[in-house]
Amino acid sequence: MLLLTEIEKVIPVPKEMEEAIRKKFTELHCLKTERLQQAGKIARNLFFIEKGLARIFYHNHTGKDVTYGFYTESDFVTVPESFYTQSASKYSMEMLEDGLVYSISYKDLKQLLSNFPQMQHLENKTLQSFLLKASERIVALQFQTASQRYNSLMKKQPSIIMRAPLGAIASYLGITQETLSRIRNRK
Amino acid sequence: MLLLTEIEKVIPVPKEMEEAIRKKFTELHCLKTERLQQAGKIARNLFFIEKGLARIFYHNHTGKDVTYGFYTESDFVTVPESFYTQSASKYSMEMLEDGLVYSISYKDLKQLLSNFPQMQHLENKTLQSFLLKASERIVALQFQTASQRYNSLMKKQPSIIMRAPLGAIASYLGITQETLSRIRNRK
DNA sequence: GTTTTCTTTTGATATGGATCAAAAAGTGAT
DNA sequence: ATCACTTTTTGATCCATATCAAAAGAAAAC
Repeated sequence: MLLLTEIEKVIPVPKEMEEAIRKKFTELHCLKTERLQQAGKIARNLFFIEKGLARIFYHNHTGKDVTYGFYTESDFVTVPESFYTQSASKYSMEMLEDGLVYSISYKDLKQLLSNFPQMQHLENKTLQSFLLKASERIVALQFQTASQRYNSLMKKQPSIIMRAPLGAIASYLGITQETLSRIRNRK
Repeated sequence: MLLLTEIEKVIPVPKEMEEAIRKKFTELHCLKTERLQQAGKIARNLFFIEKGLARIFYHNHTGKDVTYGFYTESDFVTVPESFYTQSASKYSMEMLEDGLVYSISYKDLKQLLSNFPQMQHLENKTLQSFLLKASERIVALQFQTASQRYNSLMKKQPSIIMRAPLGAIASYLGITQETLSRIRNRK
């Protein structure tokens, strides 16, 4: 179980904690295109991807669908600003492949955290890694060209490029499908 | 003291905690252009801006100076990925005005957090607000035009526009000085 | 006040990427 | 296989923004 392995990387997991985790996280078999989060609704759950690929996206002012991020094996995912404040999300989340994810509700997570305070450390780490990724994106979007960003993505998450549809990747990079297609087919 | 007021917004601050906070946070009178953080060094301190304006910036591959973010009254600031992992920072931080900031070292913060575990909540909240801001930046950089981004900044942090030099604002928005100057002087 | 230095503005030109349109390739259902 | 639908590629044109260069304005130093 990847989930436990990942947690153990951050904090020691005694037997009782392991059991509590197994109890609170629900196994979810998901199909491609399945929505794990709807824009306008509160993000009630934190997910962990055991297998598969998901993306968070939103519709911008012109109605175009823009990918905020991709998430895959070993990633925790949620819409943080919705989940942590339990307020409506501006983003949706969908599976891009069939997969297996573990899900825990906000309430259950809070309970787990109060029963096992060491787990706060995990929450912190997760937030930190969200933030780190976000910072990198900002830096990339600020002053790199489209193809530099494409190349970085290819280095950092090559599987995304193989697995996600071109349109979703393009909007993630801040460019149109057409431009991405052209970038691919030269050099 | 703004620092305490801000903390009280998130958690109750009993007398002993207040005293501990006053003891651990050092008052720092800063001059314009002063560096509170150097790229290449570990971010040893978390700062709270009581008065003044600061920015975090980095030098990109072409050697150009790019503003990552602006921070002003009531803001906590540090280079999170350096501070939380105590590893070398890619970013520098400088004051853009004379000001007053409170500073706490990583070690002292950890100690404060273990003496007053409720403060973990504060750390979490701070991380969340860093993340929220970062998400908004990404969305803006992904698919808004330069002048849309300028207008949003004007709405959200009008004081930045009055107080920061144009070059620093331009790179923050992901555009050149010249373009920003032109955006300003039309419409 | 004059000189030096830094910051902002203005101008001319070049270019990366958007947009619109349509063809080609791929995927799925019947 | 065939038809309908989705995704990707290719082409032509246009525009926002970069780049390079230099003038104008403001702030700091003498």
